[in-house]
Amino acid sequence: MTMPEKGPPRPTDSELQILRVLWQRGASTVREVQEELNEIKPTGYTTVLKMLQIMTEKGLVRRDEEQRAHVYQAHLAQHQTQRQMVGDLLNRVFDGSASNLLMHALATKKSASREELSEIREMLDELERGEK
Amino acid sequence: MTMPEKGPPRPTDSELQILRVLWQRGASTVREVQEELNEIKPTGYTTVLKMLQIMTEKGLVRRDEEQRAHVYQAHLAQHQTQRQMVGDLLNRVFDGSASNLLMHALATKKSASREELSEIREMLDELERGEK
DNA sequence: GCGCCCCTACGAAGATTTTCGTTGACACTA
DNA sequence: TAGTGTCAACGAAAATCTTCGTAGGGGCGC
Repeated sequence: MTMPEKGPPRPTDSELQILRVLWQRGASTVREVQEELNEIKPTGYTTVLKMLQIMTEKGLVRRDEEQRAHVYQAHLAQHQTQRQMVGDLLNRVFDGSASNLLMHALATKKSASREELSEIREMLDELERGEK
Repeated sequence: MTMPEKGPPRPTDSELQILRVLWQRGASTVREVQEELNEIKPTGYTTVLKMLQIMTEKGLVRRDEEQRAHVYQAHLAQHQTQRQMVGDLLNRVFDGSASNLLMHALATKKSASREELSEIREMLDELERGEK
C-alpha cells in the first residue's frame, strides 16, 4: 500500500505573494515575477529566483525548463489554494463552524455591500436546492 | 504624535494551540496548560513555559505574577482573534471578497448542516436590518 | 538544616523562512 | 574573439520559530 499522496504544503506569506503574481499573470519567468512583485514590495531578483526554486521543491509551482529562462506556473489553481487555506483556518481557528467564520468575515467589513449580501443569499439557495 | 498602537501579531500555529487551551480553560498556570496541551500533542514543560514567555513579550497573553506559579490568560478574547485572523485571510487570499470566502468555506464542508445554513441566513437578515 | 519537588529564567540547538552576493554558463554583438 | 548582459545554481547570513537542557531559587517534610 502506498500512502495517500500529500498535496503541497500551506504556502507562507511570501510564497503567497508570489503565487498571486503567477495567478494573475499566468506562466512567467523569474524576471517577470520579480518586476511585478517589486511594485508591491521591493524584492531583488535572486530573492525571487530562490523563492521559486524552493517553491518548486515544495510542489507549490511547476517549472518548465525548455527555454533558457525557465517558466514557472502555480501548481494549484487559485481557487484550490483558497479552499485549502480556508479549510485550514476553519479547523485551526473555528472548530469547523462555517457560520461562525462567516459571521466574523462579515463583521470585518464594516459594510458588506448589498451586492455581496445577495450574492451570498444566492449561494445559500443553490446549496439548499442541490442538497434537497 | 504617537504612532497608532499596534495590536498583538498574528499568532503562529503553535501559539494558537496554546491560546485555544487558554480560551477553553481560562486563566491557567504553565503546568495546567502543559498537561492539557500534552494530550493533544506531546510537549515538554519547559517548551510550554518558553512559549508563554515569548507570547507575553508579543502581547498575546497576559501574566499575573502574584503567585509563585504565574497565571497566564489570553490577551484577546477568542472571537477577537478569530476576527483578526479571518480579516487577515480575507485580505491576503481573497482580495477582501467575503462571498468568495464563504463559498469556499461551505464547499470545504461536504454538507453544511441545515442548522448552519439557517443560522447564516439569520445573520444576513440582521445585517441588512441593521444597515437600513 | 537537608533533600526533594516545583517553579522561573536563560541559553542554545535545530528547523524554517527570507534575503542576497557570488559564480559560472550561455548568448549576442562590436 | 573579447566584452557585455542575462540567467540558474549555490551557499550563506539574518530573522524567526520550536524545542528542550540546565541552573538557581523557594517551599515543605523530616
